[in-house]
Amino acid sequence: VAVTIKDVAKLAGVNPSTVSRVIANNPLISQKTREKVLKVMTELDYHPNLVARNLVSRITQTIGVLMPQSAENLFLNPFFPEVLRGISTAARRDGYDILLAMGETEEEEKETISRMVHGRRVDGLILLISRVENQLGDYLKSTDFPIAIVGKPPHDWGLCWVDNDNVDASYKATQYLLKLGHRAIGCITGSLEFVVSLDRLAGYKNALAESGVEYDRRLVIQGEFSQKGGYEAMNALLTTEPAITAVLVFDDVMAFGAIHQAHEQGRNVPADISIIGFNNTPLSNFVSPPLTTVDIFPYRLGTRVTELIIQRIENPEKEERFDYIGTNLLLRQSCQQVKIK
Amino acid sequence: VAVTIKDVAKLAGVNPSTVSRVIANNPLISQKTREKVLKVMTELDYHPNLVARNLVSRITQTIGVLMPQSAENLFLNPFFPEVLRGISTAARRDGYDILLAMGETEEEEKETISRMVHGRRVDGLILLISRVENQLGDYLKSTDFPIAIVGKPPHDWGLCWVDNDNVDASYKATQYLLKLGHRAIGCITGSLEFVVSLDRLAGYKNALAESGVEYDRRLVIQGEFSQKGGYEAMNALLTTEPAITAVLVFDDVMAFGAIHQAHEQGRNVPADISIIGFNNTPLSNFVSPPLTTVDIFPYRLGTRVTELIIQRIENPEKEERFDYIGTNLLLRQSCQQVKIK
DNA sequence: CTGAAAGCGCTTACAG
DNA sequence: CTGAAAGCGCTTACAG
Repeated sequence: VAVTIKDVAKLAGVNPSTVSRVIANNPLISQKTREKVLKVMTELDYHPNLVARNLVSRITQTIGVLMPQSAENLFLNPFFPEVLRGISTAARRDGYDILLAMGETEEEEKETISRMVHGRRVDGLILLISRVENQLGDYLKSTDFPIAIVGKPPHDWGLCWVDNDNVDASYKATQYLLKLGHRAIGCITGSLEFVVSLDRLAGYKNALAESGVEYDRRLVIQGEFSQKGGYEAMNALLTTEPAITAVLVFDDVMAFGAIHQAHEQGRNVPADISIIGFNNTPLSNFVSPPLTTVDIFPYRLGTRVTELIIQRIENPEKEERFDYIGTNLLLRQSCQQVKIK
Repeated sequence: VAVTIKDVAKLAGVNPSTVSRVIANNPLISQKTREKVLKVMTELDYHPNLVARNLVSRITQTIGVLMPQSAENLFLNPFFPEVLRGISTAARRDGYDILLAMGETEEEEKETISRMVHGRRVDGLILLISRVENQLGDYLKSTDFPIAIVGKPPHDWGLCWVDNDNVDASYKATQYLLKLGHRAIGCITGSLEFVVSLDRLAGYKNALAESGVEYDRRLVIQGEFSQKGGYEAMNALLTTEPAITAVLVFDDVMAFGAIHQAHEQGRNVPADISIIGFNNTPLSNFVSPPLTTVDIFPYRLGTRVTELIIQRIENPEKEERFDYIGTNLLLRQSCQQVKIK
C-alpha cells in the first residue's frame, strides 16, 4: 500500500536505480532528471523504506543504548536521564537514531546485547552499566563490534569509554579541605569494587601526600551507596576517630546520611565538621546546609561517548578511544575553615 | 562475514526455507530435521538478521517513543524518565524494542515522526509531548498509523491515550481541604491551554459545588509552571484575597514558590494557610513543610500506554483506545484543620 | 548520464 | 514434511 521506489520510477519514466541515485544525491544525475524525479517524489509523498536500505547498505544509522532500570535512584539522581539526553543530542546531530533498552538482570542485558548486535539492528552500542565483569566482560573483550562504555572499564579491553577524571576530582576536593586547614580528613568511600571508588580514593591520597599529611587508613571507611550507608559509615567513623574535622564522601546521597549522623551526635556541619559530596545530585543544593560537591556533567558524558562511538563506527582507523570529562568543585555551605583549638 | 540462513542450510543439508521454518517454530517440521538444524545453528553461532526479517514481514517489533528534551525539569521532576521506564518494561514484556527520539523544536519532532513512521522503522509510536495542536494535530487526526499519547488529547482524534483522571484527582484534593473546614480555598492553575489544567479546575469546582461552597473566580489565578510562577501567583492571590485559608496548586514546583511567598508574608504553612500540590515530585517530601500532594504514578502511565499501543498494533479491531490511571492523595504536613476565628 | 541485473537475508505461498 | 521460486524495497557494480 505504501509507495515504493518503483512507483516513483514508473511515473517519472526512469529506472528505479535512477531514483535511488537522486535520493542519494549522486552528482552524476542530470539536473533535469533530478528535478523530474524530485517532483514525482513529493507528488506521491514518497519516503524511502529505511529497513530495505539498511539491509543492502549494512548500515543502520542506529546506536543501541543499554542502561539499567535503576528505579529508586532515578528520584534522587537524574544521572542516567542526563547522560541519555546527551547521547540523544549527539546522535541526532550525526543522523543516528537510538535503540533503547533497559536491563534489569544481567541475563536480560546479555540477551539485549545479542538481539541488537547479532540481529544487526545497530551499528554500535553504548553501555551505561557498570557491572561489566564476568561473562559480559568476556564478550566485550573478544568482540570487535563498536562498543562504548560510560565509566572507565576495569581493564583495558580496547573499548571506547568516557569518564570523569575521578582521581583529579577527588584530589581537588581534598586539596580544598586542606586549604581550609583540615588535617584529620575522613573518607567515606563506596564499594571498592568500583573503579570510580578506587580512583577517588587515589585522588584523596595524592592530595594528602602533596601536603605532607600522612595517609591513615583508619580514617577511610567503606559504605553502601545510600543514605543509610552514609549514616552508618559516619557513625563508625565518629566513634573510632572523633578527632576528624572534615569528611570526603564519595556520593551526595551518602553525604546526606553522614550529615544526618553528625547532627544527631551534636556535631554541627560545617562548624564542627566540613563535608564534601560527589555528583551534584539535585537535592544537594536543597539540604541543610547546602552541600559542597563535585559536579560531574552527565550530559557531557553522554555527548562525548556518542562522539567516540560514532567515530569508532565511521573512522575505525582513528586511534582516539577514550576521553575524560572535566569536573567542577561546587563551593556551597558544608565546609569551612578548621577551628583553632 | 556474518553467518546467514544459507550457511546453516548448506551445512545441515536442507533448504533455507526449512531453516526459516525451524526458527519460526513451524510445527510441520519433523523432530529430526529440527534437531539437526538447531545443532548447526548453535555450531555456527547463527543469529537471524532482524533487518531482513523486518523487510519481508513488514513487522519491526519496535515502538517509537518521542519525548521532549526538557533539560531543566529533569532535575526537579523525573516524570519522563519514569514514564520511559514503564514503557521499556511493558515493551520488553511483549517482545518490542524501543526507538527513542528526543525532540527540541516542533520541527525536529515532525521530522522524527516522519523518519520513524514513513521510514517503516516502527510499528507504532508513543508521544510524550503535550503540544499536539496545530500541524502535528492535523497529521495525528488524519493518519491511521498506530499512535498513542500520554496525556488526554485536546480533541477526540481516535488516538490511543492514557492519562490520570485529573478531574477526580483535583476533586479529591479539594474535598480534603473542605473536610478540614476550609471554605475560602484559592486555586493556582497552570496555563489553561492545557487539558490537565482545565480538568483539575473542573474537579475543584465539582468539589466546591458538592459542598455548597459558591465558586468564586477571583480565588482562581493562573501561573507559570515554575517556582517563580507559583511565587508570583501566590502574591497576587494574597493581595486581593487575604481571607483565603487554603490553596490548591496544580504543580508541586509552583507550590514550592507559593509556600515561599506565604512565609515571606508572615503566613505560616500550614498553620495559617494549607497548601496542596500535584505530581509528587521528589523534592515535595523534603521541603518544609513536607508537601501534601497528588501522586500520579508516571511509571504506570508508561506501562499502560504501551499496552494500549501494542493492542492497537496487534488487534486493531479491539475498541479499547484509552485508559485512566488512578491517583493518590498523599497526606503530609502542609495542610491542617482551619483555625476558628 | 542512465538502465538492467544481481543481490542484501530473510519469509511464504505453491508444489509435491 | 520439505524444496524451489518469488519477492520484500532498496543499492550498486557493470555496461553502454
